Amino acid sequence: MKLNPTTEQFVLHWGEMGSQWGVNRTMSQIHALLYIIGKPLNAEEITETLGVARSNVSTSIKELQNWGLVQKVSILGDRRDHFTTNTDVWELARIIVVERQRRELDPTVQFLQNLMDSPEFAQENKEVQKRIQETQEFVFTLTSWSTEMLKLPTNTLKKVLKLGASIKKLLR
Amino acid sequence: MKLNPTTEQFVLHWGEMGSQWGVNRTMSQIHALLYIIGKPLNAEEITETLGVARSNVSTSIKELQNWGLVQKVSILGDRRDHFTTNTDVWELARIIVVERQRRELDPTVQFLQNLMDSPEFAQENKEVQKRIQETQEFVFTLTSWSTEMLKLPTNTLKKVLKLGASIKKLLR
DNA sequence: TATATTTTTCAGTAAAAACAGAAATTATTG
DNA sequence: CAATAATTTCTGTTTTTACTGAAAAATATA
Repeated sequence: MKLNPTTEQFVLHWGEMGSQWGVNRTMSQIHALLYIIGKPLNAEEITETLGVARSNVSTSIKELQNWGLVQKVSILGDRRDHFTTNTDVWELARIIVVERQRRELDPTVQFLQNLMDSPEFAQENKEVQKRIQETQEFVFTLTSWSTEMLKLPTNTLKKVLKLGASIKKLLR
Repeated sequence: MKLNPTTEQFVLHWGEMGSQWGVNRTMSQIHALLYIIGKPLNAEEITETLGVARSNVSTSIKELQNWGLVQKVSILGDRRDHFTTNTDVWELARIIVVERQRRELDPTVQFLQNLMDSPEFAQENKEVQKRIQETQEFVFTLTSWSTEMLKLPTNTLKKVLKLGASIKKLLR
């Protein structure tokens, strides 16, 4: 499957974006491909389109499935696995946020809490204690907030974001 | 300079966090160190404390300065450069958000706009066109929103975040 | 149940990123 | 303006991560 210039550009750009955010290129590219094509592809098609090894595709897809970003689907009369992703960019964003939170932010909140609970903590400089506590509060506030926000339906979420700073007027 | 267990743990954890988000470990560690110590350190002190090469510190600090996260300060009677970072975690978060936006998100919005403006775009499948446009709108909405939000003073920002999903009630 | 097809695993390799150490440069002091 | 101290640059090395290709495993077909 040969990509048009536009889709190819899109996939390549998304791959680079991924790298900047700690996601490996092949994974990002596969996801971008499934997203932009918008229909299920089998591993062989992905392999050929992206020009990477079949095994690389297998591993990356598995990882994308762990992230909840890609699903296996069956096609009648074809025994090969096919894969899709949600084509709604807002839904994808939700998944990514939830997942990064679960994997990285929640454990960090816990880690900082443990630091504060440990006996050595009391021996630290007061200023240091304060900063650790503020950091914990910060990450906690952030995750609580995003958890709450993600409960909103997409349309409401869009409205809230469009409000931007004028949200301030609504306070008190 | 030998770190207490608590500070050491903090610095190490922050270093790993960085890696997960595409920031190299030494850079994150140096920043965490300056943040948690809360007073200016010279390059030599950082080198010894973290157990990395002097040259590595030099390069990483330069990069942290490019990010606007670390500043050079002078100490009376000491010719060596000293470095500090803001000790307010909210201010740090602002800087990081602004900078990632400037470096990564703004260029992506522009990139997607260019895709849409190019002559090849019209030849694409309508669904593909739609997804590219929606992606562009999504990233644009996100950056516009964060730009707006970052104009708010920290206290207001905290209040807004604490509202969480109950913000919905304020709509209309 | 043997055969073919598809997928996964895994050991080895390649590429990329991070880092160290030496040399060069710049700045400061007596 | 030498001598010293501090910093930066840069090349080569190490470490890490990404990736390939072959073999094994799993799954489906006849």
